[in-house]
Amino acid sequence: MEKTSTGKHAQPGHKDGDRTISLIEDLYARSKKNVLILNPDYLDDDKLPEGERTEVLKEIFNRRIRERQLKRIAQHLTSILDGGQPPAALVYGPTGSGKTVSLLHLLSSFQKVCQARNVPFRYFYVDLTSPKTYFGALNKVALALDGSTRRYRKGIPIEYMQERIAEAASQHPGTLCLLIDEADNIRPNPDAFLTFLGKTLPRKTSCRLVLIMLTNRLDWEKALDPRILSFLKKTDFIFEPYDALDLYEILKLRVEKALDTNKVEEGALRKIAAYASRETGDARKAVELLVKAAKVAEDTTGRLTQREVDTAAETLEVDKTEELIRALAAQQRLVLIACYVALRRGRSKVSTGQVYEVYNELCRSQRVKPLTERRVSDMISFLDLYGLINAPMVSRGRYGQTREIASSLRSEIVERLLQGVDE
DNA sequence: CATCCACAGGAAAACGCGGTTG
DNA sequence: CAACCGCGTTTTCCTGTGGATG
Repeated sequence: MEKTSTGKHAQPGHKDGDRTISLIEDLYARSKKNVLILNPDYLDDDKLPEGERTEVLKEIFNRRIRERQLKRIAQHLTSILDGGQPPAALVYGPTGSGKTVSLLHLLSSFQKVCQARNVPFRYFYVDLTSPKTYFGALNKVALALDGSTRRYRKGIPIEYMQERIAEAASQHPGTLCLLIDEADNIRPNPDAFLTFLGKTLPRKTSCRLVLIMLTNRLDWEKALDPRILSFLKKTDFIFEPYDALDLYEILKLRVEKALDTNKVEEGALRKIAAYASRETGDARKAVELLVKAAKVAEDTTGRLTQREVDTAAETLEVDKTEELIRALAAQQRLVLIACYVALRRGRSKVSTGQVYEVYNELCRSQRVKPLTERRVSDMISFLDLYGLINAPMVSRGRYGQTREIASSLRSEIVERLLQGVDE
């Protein structure tokens, strides 16, 4: 076997088959030229090794993002250094506002400070994003505390679990901090879990316990038993969503780490930040958009400009609506299809009655029991609400009042929606 | 001005379905 | 196992609506 993939360009017209070889070389060279993502790991938090991750975090916080919140929480914790015990903390903030990240960063820094001053302090992270039951939550806590990976089997009495947790907690001298992510995620009886953490556990264990709970629901504490609130004696912290400036900084850092910086225009970043802050202020969403835009750029010009951002935002939009459509109930989708079939046949506007006729036909051809016009009319207003159609009410005087249903989707989506539907 | 179209949308009854009880 | 219940969905029935039309 001869090695053909040298770094140099193959000279054309060398041997038979060189055409193909040079074609491949050519394509390869071109894709090399457009390469923009140098280090994809930095665009995906899960893929980053632990050490790198904390490095990145440090840099983020060095840029004075979330400084106010960090300061407040740090202040809240300082009494630990004097051997005090701060009350439980409740941290509110929407998804992607950096609650978890900030707290992890802060606690690890705090731990270092404690180490330097010989104050015994440890923290544990309990992630309740997935599990839901009281038992599952206890399990997570137990796992975090005793460090092993084994799951406690089901069927073990809950008292035993509590016993184990208390035991493990007692192993740690000094202050023990539990960081509970998505603390509102316990389904049947969140009260029991919190009662245990806030009331039972501190009594059973020798160490001082500090609870920090994260949630994205502002009304969470209203759903709680007031008695729990009283013995938690909690302090509130609020993380408001990132604004465009914060997002811009975060994005810039990512770009420096992951992309070829001189192929990225500043305006593009500003645009992404603006998009994301207008939508939700979710940093993850912003990075997601950045990744998408970078990929678009790689496939086309190799530069990341505002245009690439726009197309990326567009495709993201399309993905979102298609996902929405896929998630619709069967009947709702039928009505939606009926709307667009009717629109295709008739003019740019159709009435409820027309849609209902088409819908009936569709039902007959698909052997589905049709619903009443009343119901369909409700669904039309539902679809309107979700922006899948445009259906304002108009009065046509003598000819009654109806909804004037018009399209509000891109033709490509409609095309895909109507695939497999005849006429 | 009254009329009347072609629906909207409220209210209540009926249905369907999983879960519980005697 | 039937009877019953709770709850969301669907049907039935109904009243209301705004302006072109006669």
